[in-house]
Amino acid sequence: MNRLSLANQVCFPLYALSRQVTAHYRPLLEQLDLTYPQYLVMLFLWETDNQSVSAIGDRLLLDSGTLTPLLKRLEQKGLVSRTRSTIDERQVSIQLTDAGKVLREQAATVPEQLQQRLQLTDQQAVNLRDQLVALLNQLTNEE
Amino acid sequence: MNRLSLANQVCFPLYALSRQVTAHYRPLLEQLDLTYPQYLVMLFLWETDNQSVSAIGDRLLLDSGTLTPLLKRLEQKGLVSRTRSTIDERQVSIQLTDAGKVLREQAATVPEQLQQRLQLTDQQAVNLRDQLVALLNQLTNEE
DNA sequence: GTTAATTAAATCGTACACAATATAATTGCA
DNA sequence: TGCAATTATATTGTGTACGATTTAATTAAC
Repeated sequence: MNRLSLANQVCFPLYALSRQVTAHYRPLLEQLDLTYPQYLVMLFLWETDNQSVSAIGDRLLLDSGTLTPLLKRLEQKGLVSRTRSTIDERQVSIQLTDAGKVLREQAATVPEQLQQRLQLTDQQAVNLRDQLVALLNQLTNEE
Repeated sequence: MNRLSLANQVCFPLYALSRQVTAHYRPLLEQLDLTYPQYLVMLFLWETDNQSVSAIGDRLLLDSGTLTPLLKRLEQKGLVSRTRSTIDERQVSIQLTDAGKVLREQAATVPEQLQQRLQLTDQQAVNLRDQLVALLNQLTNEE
């Protein structure tokens, strides 16, 4: 077996599938005026509002170089506010605005719309997710 | 179950894992002076040299907006040459240079080094790959 | 055989990613 | 207390991604 063959890589289908899934989100998220990474930040904030930039980064595995400009764009859209924490002025606290909270309702149907587009059964989706999460945990917890 | 919860998404672990795997490639590819997408293009060319930009794009699911600048960087590194096809002057033919062919030998150990870093058995790697490929085919062949 | 439609790359603009560095605030310790 | 190390975010530079448009070449229809 040729290990350098594109067909024999794990990395390539992972990379390509990730982009294809993002592409399937695009038309759905366009209606919310969100990009896919912005949507992930909103998902996190809808769960746990009032987080620091680094707390968001820890969860999404993104650094300030990515998040700072992204959060500024969400701020410009009026979905979040960014305020320096008074307890620790190094931290910037990200909070949902009313508009940001309202958007959650518009986003409520996105997951099932996507699952339909991907043609996955609940069981398939859960299986794949668990496998990916396990591998992800393995990679991020090892050091 | 809350379908908008980050933990219940398939998309997020897919996106995060893809970036984490790329991060694990980075130190290995640094020694070849390649980025991860550049490495994928080289993998394709090592298999089938002398391809048009769109043929590369069809395989990697990337468009000319991504590939044109990437290929120009590979050209600057002396790994490929870009020449207008004489048969059809709309096409640009990408060919490995001698240096590009030689690089293949240096890259030969990358796949197993990566598999070690990911701590995957052969069986796990093959299983995951097949699952991802199946889903990828489903998404790209449906239209 | 000319023109309209199509195709292949390139270009432009916006938005990530991420390494490296800078800046400012906080903590820890001698 | 005073200052060195650490921490949190911001900034800069490079390299993807990708939609939209442009340009040039080819094909198709008449």
